Amino acid sequence: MTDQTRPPRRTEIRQANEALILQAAEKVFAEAGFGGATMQLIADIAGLPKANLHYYFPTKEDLYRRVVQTIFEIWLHAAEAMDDAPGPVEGIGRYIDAKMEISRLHPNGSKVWAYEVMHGAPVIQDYLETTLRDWTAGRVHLIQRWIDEGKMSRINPEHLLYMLWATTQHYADFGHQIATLNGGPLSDAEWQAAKTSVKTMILRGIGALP
Amino acid sequence: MTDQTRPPRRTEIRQANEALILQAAEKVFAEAGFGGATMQLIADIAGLPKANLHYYFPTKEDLYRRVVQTIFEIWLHAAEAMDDAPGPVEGIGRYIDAKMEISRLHPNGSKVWAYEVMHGAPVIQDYLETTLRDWTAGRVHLIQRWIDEGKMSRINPEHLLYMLWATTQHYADFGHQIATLNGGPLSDAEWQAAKTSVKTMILRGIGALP
DNA sequence: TCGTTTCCTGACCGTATGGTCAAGCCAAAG
DNA sequence: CTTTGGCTTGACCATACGGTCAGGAAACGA
Repeated sequence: MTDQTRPPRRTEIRQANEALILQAAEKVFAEAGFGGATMQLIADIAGLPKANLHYYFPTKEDLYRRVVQTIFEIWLHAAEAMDDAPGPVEGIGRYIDAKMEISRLHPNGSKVWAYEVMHGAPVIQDYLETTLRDWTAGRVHLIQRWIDEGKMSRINPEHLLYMLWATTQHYADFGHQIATLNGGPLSDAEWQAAKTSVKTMILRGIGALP
Repeated sequence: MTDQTRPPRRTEIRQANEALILQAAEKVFAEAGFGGATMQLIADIAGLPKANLHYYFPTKEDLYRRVVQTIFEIWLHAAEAMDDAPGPVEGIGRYIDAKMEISRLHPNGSKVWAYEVMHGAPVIQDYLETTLRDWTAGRVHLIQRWIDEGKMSRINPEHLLYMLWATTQHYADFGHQIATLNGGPLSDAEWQAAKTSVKTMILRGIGALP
């Protein structure tokens, strides 16, 4: 609809191949971790020769960094769901919905992030100290305001955030364990039930629901 | 008190060295994952030659399996805190205390477990399908009984368990992220506050507290 | 003391991995 | 058509890794 006769053909090839590689890399890094992942396997899944990966991403670490950044940006974007909400029921409710949806749609990205943080955040430590810290401070402030306005109980905002992250991401990171106990992957209806359960327990837990 | 200057006995040597190796292995596996961990590094940290590791643990996978089993047993043991409790406030409250304490004392073990499950539980799948499944069924039953007795709200017991696991283990697995946001590792007082926050939010969330 | 079993370890090996490179390919600009 | 410059790739390399092994040291039982 935008470009009729295409902008330079070159950039299209580049974009397509980078996307192909990043998709394969996310999967392999999630399933094997950084150390266990091999460029050869990523190349096979992407359907490209290994040497071609190194043309687009000079080193394994460059590729890994891009994968981690991608999921981080997705989360940051989802976090906007919390803003301009009249109170915790809408704000936190929407945030839970958004994070649960990400866990369902991007479980591999979530796992790569978990892997990265668990191992001391060697490549995204600066993000934690700048972007994430600022974002957190802002939401703590927002939650504190809701508390002061009597819209929820006097709980510790930081620990509420940790609980939100932990619970929603658990459905991605520990999806295998859940599937095993559930006798198979969660169905659409079960995902819906999970969302409702989480929202009910948390919103009631912070005194935002009767 | 027992042996004053006696040279170590056979079994003592074995136990001491295995403990040394397991301790180093837990740390290295937690920090690098299975694929990223090297036997050489584990040997260095344990203060033994690499060949010696292979004497006690024939393969890297044998060693890894032992580490995973160890943390699993610690968790199972802690789960007993939930039994023979008169109601959810005591039972779940004690369980949260126990799991939080484990996150504080054995963060590396928790990370190795997370790593294992995240990657599809290649070595402990049978545990998930037997021991863990049985344990879960028993607690679901227990929680259901509390619900039927009117001691808590009609929430979904499975999702409550997931939330308990997610939240408590988050303090170990994502400890680095929490420390970064907190401006340093949690102090004893902060750990205490975390426990209280988690218990308050969850117990109120399931209608076991006013 | 002597023989046996367990423990210890430096040196070694086959393999697999991340990364390189030079030669070729192919769209597009002149 | 010719040239340019980004793209493609098979072959190759140095390294590091898991694992082996033979031979010696130490602990033990008789």
